[in-house]
Amino acid sequence: MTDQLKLNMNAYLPLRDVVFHTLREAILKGELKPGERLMELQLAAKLGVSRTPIREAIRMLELEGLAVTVPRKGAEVAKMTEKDMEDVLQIRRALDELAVGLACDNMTEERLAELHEALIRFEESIETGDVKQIAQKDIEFHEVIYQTADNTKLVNLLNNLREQMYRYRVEYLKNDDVYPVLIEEHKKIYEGLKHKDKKMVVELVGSHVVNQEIMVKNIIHEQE
Amino acid sequence: MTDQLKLNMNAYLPLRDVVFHTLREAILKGELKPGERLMELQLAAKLGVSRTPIREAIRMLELEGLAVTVPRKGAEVAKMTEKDMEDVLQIRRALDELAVGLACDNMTEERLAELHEALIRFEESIETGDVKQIAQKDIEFHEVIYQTADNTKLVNLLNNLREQMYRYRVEYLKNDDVYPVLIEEHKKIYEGLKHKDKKMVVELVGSHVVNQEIMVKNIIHEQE
DNA sequence: CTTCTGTATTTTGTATACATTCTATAGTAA
DNA sequence: TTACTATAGAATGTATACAAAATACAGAAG
Repeated sequence: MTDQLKLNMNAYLPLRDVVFHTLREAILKGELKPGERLMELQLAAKLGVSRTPIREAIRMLELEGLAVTVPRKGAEVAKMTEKDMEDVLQIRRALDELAVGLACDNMTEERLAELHEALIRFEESIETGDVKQIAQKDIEFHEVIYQTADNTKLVNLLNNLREQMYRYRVEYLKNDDVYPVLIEEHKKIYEGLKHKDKKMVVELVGSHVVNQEIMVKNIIHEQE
Repeated sequence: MTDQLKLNMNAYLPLRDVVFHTLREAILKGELKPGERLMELQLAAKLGVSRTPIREAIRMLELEGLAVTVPRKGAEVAKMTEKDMEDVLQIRRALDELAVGLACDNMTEERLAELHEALIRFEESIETGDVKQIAQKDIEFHEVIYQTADNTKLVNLLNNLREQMYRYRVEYLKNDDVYPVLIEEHKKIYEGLKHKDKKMVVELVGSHVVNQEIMVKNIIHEQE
């Protein structure tokens, strides 16, 4: 474990939530590595809180799929095999297609403008070369689509699925060959939504996810 | 709150898990009603444990979508509006279609035999008239399909989604008009999988879920 | 009668103590 | 050497104590 863990104190949020967010970020950033044990006393000492909020935060991580616990043995950061990744991406594809289809049905002028904004900001972020920002702007583009789909549970699910592969995603955005492809895909999706061409946007999003799948698999292979 | 809550003690499982399962069942059965507060002390007294396992169980219920908590106010059983139900069923449709499509790809002779067994047992259960058993056998039929899809995360998700509408589902199975329809649909799905007709099974499952949606909506309207 | 305010009570939040289980290791016997 | 056992240490499981916040309610002021 790194010793970089630090609580982003917020007077009002219960400690369990603060701890939860802290650990979650640490896992997503890779500071806590897959398979690494999450020991309550150790974490409690490191974060300067008691075991109680740590335990509750672990319960929460568990159901997010970011931690796995064995009764009376303890918790560890969830590992993700290639098969797991495939499974997640299969689901993501189905749900992303659903989301963009719904978004297509519900699209308004305002939303479309918002989407265009997000598109521009994504392109701009690429010029900065800051991978984290690029990832963020990419997320925001898709977020607009998700919001337009008007299905809260779907949005939550998709955010959770995205989270589960964040580590690999950032890795794959470090390869700047993909930027033109991504921009092109985003543009096409935007155009498709503009013309309410449902069939087209569903296909586009499908291949968008498939592309990601290929990239992420390459990265996993490289890491081995 | 009813006073029927009782722990199904199991020497080995941590109390948090026992409490979690107990509360979950109570919610699904309707013993704990939507909007009802989940007060730690009260539950702890009723179940004869301390607040600690209760709190952890609530954290778990929360991320299953069965409870909602407001910091420093406490938790309550999640309410489900008609919109929520629509949202869930939209997702279920997409994922059920995905699952049956995958199952179609992966179908083997053994699995097919298993599915046939499940089909028969479902038909038999209908003759008993025991709604809970019918619901169970129906679940088991779909479970075979899910297993064949060979995507653990997908199975978990679908189980969770099913759980969220269990209450309404049992209600709608009390209407025995639906039995012939269900049997017919199951048979067709079985036949489709037998002949590896992917397009057909996906359509069938789609309309299967849509039928459920219509039924469940009727029930919600009746209850109001 | 309504609204505000202070207080008592209830409830959640957090820390800590104790119990139980697991794990690693050293030592013994085959 | 290998396998088994005993034991110490460490980790999790559970209960409880205390702190802080929210709530309910009574009484006062308008």
